[in-house]
Amino acid sequence: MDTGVETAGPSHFIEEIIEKDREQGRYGGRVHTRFPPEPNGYLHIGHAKAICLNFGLAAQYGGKCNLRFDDTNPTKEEVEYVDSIKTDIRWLGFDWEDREYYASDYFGQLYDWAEQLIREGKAYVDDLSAEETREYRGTLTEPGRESPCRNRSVEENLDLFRRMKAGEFPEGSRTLRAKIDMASPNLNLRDPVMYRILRATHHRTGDEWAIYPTYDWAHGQSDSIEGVTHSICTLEFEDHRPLYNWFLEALGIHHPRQVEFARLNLTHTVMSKRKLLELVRRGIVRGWDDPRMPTLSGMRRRGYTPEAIREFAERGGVAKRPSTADLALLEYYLREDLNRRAPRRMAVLRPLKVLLTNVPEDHLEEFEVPNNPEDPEAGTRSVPFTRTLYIEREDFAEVPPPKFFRLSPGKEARLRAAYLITCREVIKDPDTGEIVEIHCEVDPETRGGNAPDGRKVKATLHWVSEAHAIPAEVRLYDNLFAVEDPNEGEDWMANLNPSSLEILTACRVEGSLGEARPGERYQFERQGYFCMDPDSESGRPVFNRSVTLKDAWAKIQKSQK
RNA sequence: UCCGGGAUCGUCUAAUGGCAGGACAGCGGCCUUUGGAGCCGUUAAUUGGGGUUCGAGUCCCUGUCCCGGAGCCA
Repeated sequence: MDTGVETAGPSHFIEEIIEKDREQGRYGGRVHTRFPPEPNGYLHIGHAKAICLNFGLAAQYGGKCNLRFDDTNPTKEEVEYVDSIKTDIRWLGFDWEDREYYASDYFGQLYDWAEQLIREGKAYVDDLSAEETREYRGTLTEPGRESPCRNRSVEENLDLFRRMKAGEFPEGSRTLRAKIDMASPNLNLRDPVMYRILRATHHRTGDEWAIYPTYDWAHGQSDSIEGVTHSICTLEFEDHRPLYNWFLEALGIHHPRQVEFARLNLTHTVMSKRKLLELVRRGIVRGWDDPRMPTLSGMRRRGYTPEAIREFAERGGVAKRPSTADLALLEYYLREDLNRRAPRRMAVLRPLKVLLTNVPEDHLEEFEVPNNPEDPEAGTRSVPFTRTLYIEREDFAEVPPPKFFRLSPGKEARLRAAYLITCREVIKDPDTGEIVEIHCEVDPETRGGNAPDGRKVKATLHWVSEAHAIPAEVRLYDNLFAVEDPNEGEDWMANLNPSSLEILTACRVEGSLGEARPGERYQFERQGYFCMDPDSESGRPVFNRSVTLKDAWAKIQKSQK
């Protein structure tokens, strides 16, 4: 079958399956996928992979991808989640056009099909309680037993089912079950529940329904209604595939192919919605969009770009082997992206005052500094230079450790894009002994940062002019969990990293950052990439550290310990 | 224990009977007005045993280990 779509050949097993289907003319060569989130929580980096896969496959084969909310459980679902999910998918860069669907759109059709199965003797109303149902189901190693209700007449089943729908019975008192095989080694086939009675207000259908379809009964039929060809889901649904197929065959309707792949896990974080919800509810993080969260909204606030996330999701490959990607890989893609496009700025996080003794009190000089050495198109900006500056406290050492080549007494270092300076004096607080200020001498021959005699100065320090700098708050983030796999051990909460957030309130940032807007990303030279937070107020910006720069000095210090 | 999956450098992933390759991480070096970036080099793997074959990560047999499954959750 030639639909005019060219590909470079399959790059993973799902593409292989799709291409084989197309060659055989299955589904008329069509590829139609869907992303089916349940609106019961925020999307996270794991979902990003499913989103990229489903939308990506559709685009690649000239097909479509639907957004379908799997909203069959009104007790857990909320519009807040619907809205956040749509925002996040759009932000990631995908478009479902007018195909925004809800499983709840199909409640009527699903109900009619259920009656059809009842009429054909393939479904029955069961009076067993939840607990009895469990007992009758048997165990992993022993077959189940048939419910006493299993052989009711079609008429009785129809009557009971209609009365379930009419709301005549209390919640949990009856279910509709498919009549399959109580002895099946696959527990999903031991007469799975299709409908349960739930007295809850649904976010879309309100109180119209007293019964709600289960996932198994709703999902495949929804796929079928939408003309989906390849229903891609995660590994835990592998055991459900026979049931997915059973319903579709029993109904004799369009039959999509379910394909399972391994979900993506990340080190140093948790991915289950339940655990993320608990972090939010217990106030361990500030909310779903806390920059330490692996949610897309958290990552967005942290400063992650959609491009970096897509790269991470797509270049990781698609397989069935459960895997956990190293957080370092995600960070690599962010740095790779931001290095190319983030404007550079100077920001002093922990200021140390520097007095330039041979610079006049009223001296003001401007330097043109490139916005991005990687990108000449990014232009330059003007940076003011005066007698009193701030440098980073850690760029000065009264007693330099081995291999430290920054500023120390009698040593020379370069102020980025400005002058070479030599430290002449260290001023300390007489009571505490703390260094409060250092006095340095500028070599006036080195304007721009180069010595006419060609002497080499290894260290280049970032700095800001005291009179021009803006006070700022900077939030430094570290891994939410101290260990690679927080799920190890009996208490995952015990693995939390107690210092995952450090708030710096005395920062001084370059004056040009006064024009920054929330959501904008910058590289603070020599430190990392930062994103302006919505908490910012005029005159007092707040920046989140997205990721550090690679830090060779930190590595040296670590190896010296 | 029953059913369904899975196992390749530390991590992720290629190789579809024909040189086990790439990326990240690590290590070493070059370069550098960001100890950044870039460039170069390098360490490192086929779950065990048996078989088929000129040739096996790939096919067969057998063992081991790991993941998922007993919601009226999805």
